[in-house]
Amino acid sequence: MAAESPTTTTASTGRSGDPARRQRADAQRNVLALLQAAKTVFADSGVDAPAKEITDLAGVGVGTLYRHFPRRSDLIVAVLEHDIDGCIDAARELTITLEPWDALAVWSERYTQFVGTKRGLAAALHSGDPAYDDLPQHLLDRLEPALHTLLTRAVEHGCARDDVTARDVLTTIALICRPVPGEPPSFNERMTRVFIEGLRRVGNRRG
Amino acid sequence: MAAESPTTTTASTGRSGDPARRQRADAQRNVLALLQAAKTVFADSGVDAPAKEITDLAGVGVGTLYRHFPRRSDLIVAVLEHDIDGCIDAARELTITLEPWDALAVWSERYTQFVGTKRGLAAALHSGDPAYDDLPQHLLDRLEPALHTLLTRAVEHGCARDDVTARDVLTTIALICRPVPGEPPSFNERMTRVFIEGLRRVGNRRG
DNA sequence: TCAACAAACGGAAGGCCTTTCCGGTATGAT
DNA sequence: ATCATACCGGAAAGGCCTTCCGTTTGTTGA
Repeated sequence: MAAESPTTTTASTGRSGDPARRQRADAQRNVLALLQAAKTVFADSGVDAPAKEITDLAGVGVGTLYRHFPRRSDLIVAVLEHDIDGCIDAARELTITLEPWDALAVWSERYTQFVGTKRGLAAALHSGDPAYDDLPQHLLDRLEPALHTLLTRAVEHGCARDDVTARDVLTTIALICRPVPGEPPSFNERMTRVFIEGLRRVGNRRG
Repeated sequence: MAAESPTTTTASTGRSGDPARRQRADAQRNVLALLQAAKTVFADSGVDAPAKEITDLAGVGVGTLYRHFPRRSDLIVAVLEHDIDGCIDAARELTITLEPWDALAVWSERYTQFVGTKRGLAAALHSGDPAYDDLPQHLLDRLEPALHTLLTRAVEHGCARDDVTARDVLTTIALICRPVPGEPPSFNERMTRVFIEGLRRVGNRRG
């Protein structure tokens, strides 16, 4: 949301072909360097790594980082954009290739991997730190429609309970995917699977 | 004097196990004041409230806080001790008053309330901040036996899956119970219920 | 080509918080 | 009453985030 201020200097659209106002060449270079550096640092130290670590790697000053990405969440969103698209595409594909329940389960697994793989992302999603405020909203906005399709289909086929929304599921998986000290990532994946299992509406009408 | 039983809830300097030396009166007073203040502040601003907020309310200096409770987790543990005991007692009671599955479900609900009610506790449990490192371990150590009893019984009666441990459940509920901006606490409770439902071995398929 | 104007740079400064340290003080034993 | 010391309290140090502004650099039009 905050990343969508086209007229101002905020946001970091690396997209070419914005005729109205062109970004200066050095600015473009720096934004790119920052994104690259952030990607590396995020993978290495988590999304809550000190800002200086990123700017040092990118070879720019902190001021430059803050001008292009006023909030930490802007930077994270920009770095993750590609992966988010991947998740959305996967949902579209699974909808047409798998049975309703399986599609739902498999996509959940994929989303779990996405959240779990990005070190510290799950933590940031619910940190309460204002710097990350926009993050959950953005992810939810983009991914909710994708899951909604899968979930609705499963509900209509009677294989998933109908009192849980796509938003509920996305949020909860993000919660479960927080890394736990002393537990491997597989722990989070296992527990997510248990949660998804809890969504299932089995054949038994009784009870 | 000699009758003064182990009121050594001090948990602070008492670690060394030096019972010969008694704590000075002013120290006892301060520890008490700090606990009281912490309880208030935790409820008000969460367990990650600035230290100064607590010391101001207690009317002591920061140094005093850090001497008695070197880590934030020491303070939290001391404040929560009573509630933890309550959870343990509840498990013992439910074991003998309810059916296996119901006991498990009801206790989970209780634990959910415990974690969810303490503002910021769930967050602290998996924050990664070294200040809270001991917290999960301590809670797990104390609560795991309680849940283990309930869970084992449910598994033996064939109404819960056997590939999830008590530790798994405690950890995951703590994860799910993190407050989500924009969602009421009931959200976390609902999602925990879904998760617990995922533990169920449906159909009572024996064997 | 060159000047002039912004856009963009970079890091120093200020703010908030945690944690340590130590001179001074209150306490309790003798 | 005196003394040794456990304890107090806040100043100081260190880390990180964020803002601010003098300076540099790219771009544009003549």
